[in-house]
Amino acid sequence: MVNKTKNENASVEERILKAAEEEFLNKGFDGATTEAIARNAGVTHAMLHYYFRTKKNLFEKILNAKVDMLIKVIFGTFKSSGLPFRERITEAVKSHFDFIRKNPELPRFIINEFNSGSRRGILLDKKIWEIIPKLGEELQKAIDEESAKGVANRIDAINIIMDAVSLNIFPFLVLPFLKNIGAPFAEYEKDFLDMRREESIKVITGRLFNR
Amino acid sequence: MVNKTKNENASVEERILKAAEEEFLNKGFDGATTEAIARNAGVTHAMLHYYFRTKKNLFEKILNAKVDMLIKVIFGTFKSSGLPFRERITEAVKSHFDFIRKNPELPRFIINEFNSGSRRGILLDKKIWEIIPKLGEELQKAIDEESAKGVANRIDAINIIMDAVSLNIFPFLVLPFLKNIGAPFAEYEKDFLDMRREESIKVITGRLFNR
DNA sequence: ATATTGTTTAACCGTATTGTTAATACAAAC
DNA sequence: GTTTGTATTAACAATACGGTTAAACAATAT
Repeated sequence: MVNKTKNENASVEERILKAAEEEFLNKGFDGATTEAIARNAGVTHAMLHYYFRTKKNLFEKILNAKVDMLIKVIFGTFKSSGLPFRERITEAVKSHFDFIRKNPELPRFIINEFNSGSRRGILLDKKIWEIIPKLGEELQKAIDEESAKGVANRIDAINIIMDAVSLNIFPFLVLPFLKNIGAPFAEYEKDFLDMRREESIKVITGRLFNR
Repeated sequence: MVNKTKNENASVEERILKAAEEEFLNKGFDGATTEAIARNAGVTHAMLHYYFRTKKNLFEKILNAKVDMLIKVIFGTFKSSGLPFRERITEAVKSHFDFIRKNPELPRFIINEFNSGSRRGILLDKKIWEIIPKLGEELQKAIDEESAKGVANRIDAINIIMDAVSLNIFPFLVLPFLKNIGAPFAEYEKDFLDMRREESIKVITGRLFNR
């Protein structure tokens, strides 16, 4: 029987993790403080250390979770089942965009914590580089088939993937900047993002099929 | 006559600024320490405060300089003189990419320091939002002319600009990540970047002219 | 020469922040 | 009910960091 104490522990742990996630994603490792995390979790900051020992430890838990999300979404991206190629592409771009929309701080977080200056965030290397080539190969095969039929252009899959990711994450990277400089369309965030999602799709399909 | 003291001052100032630039660009405001900056500049950290009073002050000097660079490059981007439209676009994308290549940490720096959490980096707002619409209008006019002639597609200039910026900054954002996960082509950095530059051009021209 | 002004150093201060520890509460196990 | 292991608290320790100060030092002006 899972006893009450265990449950309460789990709940405290979760509250800390939740608070840590928000703090780290918004402020990065350096900007975050364990005190603020503890405060937002509603516990003393000694508790945080009791459960996670060090700030770095806690951070790595969050980072790992986020990288796992990333891996999952990469996996999920391209297996929209029996649709024709063009629709599969469209759906993949769309769902990738929507995923980021639900996790708008994720791109900045990942980009930041893997930058050369920080010596954190190592150790999950392998996992992710097993999967990207898999996606690449699958897409490449599809492209080759379609281009043999004269439907699609002959393009390196890796370029298509990078094009799509570039276009899809960019709006979320610049949004704070646009808001800061008072760009007009930044106020209509939803419209702006919808517009950019459409544009992503148009660019990718245009690149593959010349419209 | 500019005296020796003055020169030495300027030189110390410059050394601090140089060191600060590197530190801030690599580690961001929170990750940077005035002590490390001073050390890398070869001065005591009291000197840093003597010349720049506060960390924030010094940071804003760097940020301002970088935003000025940004403004300059935006201005310079689209006035490639008497070339035909398609070549002007190609040149603009190319030179934008090359600029970032010379300042590979710039995109991350700008994106980061304008994110919601920090209340730094205000004050240069106006400057920059005077110029982007100017570029937008100029490009829009050109697009409209060409599309009237049936040469180019009818597209919102803002989307073209964002497409280009997305595609051009992305390689520099992911490069550290790719290196970290041991992606094969990250080793051949030059080839990778050349490839992505070509792809940017192809995507943009493809979008505007259907190849 | 001396006063003046600006530069540099070394030592120090205050505070924020990470991390520890010792004591206590508390639930379950025997 | 005593023991045992875990959860929680409050107080404290250690350090890193931004910033200050006072005094030494150098350059220039008068």
